[in-house]
Amino acid sequence: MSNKIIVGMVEDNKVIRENVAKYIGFSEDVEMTHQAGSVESLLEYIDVHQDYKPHILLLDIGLPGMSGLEGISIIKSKLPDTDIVMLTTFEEEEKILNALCSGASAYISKKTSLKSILDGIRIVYNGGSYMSPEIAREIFSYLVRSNSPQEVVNQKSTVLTDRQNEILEKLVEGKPYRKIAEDLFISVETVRTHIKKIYKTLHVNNKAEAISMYLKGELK
Amino acid sequence: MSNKIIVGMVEDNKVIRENVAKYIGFSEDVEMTHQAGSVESLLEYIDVHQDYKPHILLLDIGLPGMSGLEGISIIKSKLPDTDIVMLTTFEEEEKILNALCSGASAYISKKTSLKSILDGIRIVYNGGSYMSPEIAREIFSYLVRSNSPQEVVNQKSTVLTDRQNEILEKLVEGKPYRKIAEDLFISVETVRTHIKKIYKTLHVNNKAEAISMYLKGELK
DNA sequence: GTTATAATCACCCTTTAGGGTGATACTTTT
DNA sequence: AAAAGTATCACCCTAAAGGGTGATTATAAC
Repeated sequence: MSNKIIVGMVEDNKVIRENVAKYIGFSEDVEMTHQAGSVESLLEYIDVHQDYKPHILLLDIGLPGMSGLEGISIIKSKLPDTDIVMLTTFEEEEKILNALCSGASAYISKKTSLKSILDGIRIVYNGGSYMSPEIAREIFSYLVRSNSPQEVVNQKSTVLTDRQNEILEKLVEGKPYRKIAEDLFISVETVRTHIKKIYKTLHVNNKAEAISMYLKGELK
Repeated sequence: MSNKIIVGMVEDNKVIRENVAKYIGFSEDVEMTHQAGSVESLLEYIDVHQDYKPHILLLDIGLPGMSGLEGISIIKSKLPDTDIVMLTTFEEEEKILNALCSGASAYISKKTSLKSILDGIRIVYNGGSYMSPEIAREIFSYLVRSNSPQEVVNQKSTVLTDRQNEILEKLVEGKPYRKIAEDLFISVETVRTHIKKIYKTLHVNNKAEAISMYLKGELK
């Protein structure tokens, strides 16, 4: 019954570290067993203590030396069963998305209350994921930008001209040059000319790569 | 000073509707001015009351007649300044993503407490977005799947075979059949055979469409 | 033990795509 | 007025892609 949730923490800021540790100490179901000031020192600790397998690892994103972000995959390889919860004051979406893609299970802003950190830990331990509302906002804006098929996208490309984008969109739809030409009331040759320029601008050599760039949202 | 947050609600379940309305009634900064049981009746109400412009509209996803999801874009066109907060008991990710892409600002599970609904309203009103943790979990799993370039993707497609996926991935990378054949140590003819089957399975006729399906995450 | 599916390969053919070069007309910028 | 950029079109050529049919082998399912 009384199996506590074992939590580790990597955070260079001593004040935050001690506050979080102290707060967690008040709870009955969560226990902080080890704290490190850097990814490097955590890895060292893992090597020495082969039996160290925390359920959850709180990981700061902005660490001296190896950043928490860079550390995720390495830590994950050493502690495959440990869920990583990122802690951060920087809520830039690039970093968040990287963390998500690297396998972090949660993302909690240090700006939120200590209680929400504890809540996040419990949720992750029970198989869930947690996002503080501030983070949710970032994810939202990302999703709306990259995942909207039609109208929502009103931000035109800065690299391609309007006409080029128009043609690229039809390329993505799988239309052959002939059909694109018909749609736009221009000659197939002109379509070809546009596409050649698109490829040069995007530094690609074929449809597939152009489509990938387009759909991966690498064009803004 | 005392400008209340005006909230509307579309929800067919009378019990939920009344409970939420009652709870919101207790708060000082939020006011529920109108409730509808369907998107249709809301649209009717909007037509009659041209000055009806709630700050926030709580919208159920599972409505009789037009679903909340289908209603988002229509409502958005009538009430462009209103932020839509989806309410739902079904937390399927497809629906969530559709809502996000259609312009909903928040997504709150009805399973969560009434207080969290109120919290969500306040957050959205202040320009943020809100996601309840249950929803966050779904978004996470989606992001990890669709946005991870390498290893993280371990869940294989159910529609395509492993080999077919392997080939499709190389197609997405823009490799010609010849190169794919070399990579996999098989003949170009075999590559062609695989691709023909992929197209049949996906009901597409060319690379572009297949790549689009792949990158849009329509394959699971 | 037959049926079904997946993976492999081959040959037929047509359509589509891509790379190079060059030209005209219009607009914007300098 | 000259330069730069965009959109339009043409002709050269080769490479790549796509559709159809048919076949072999191994493995999995019934």
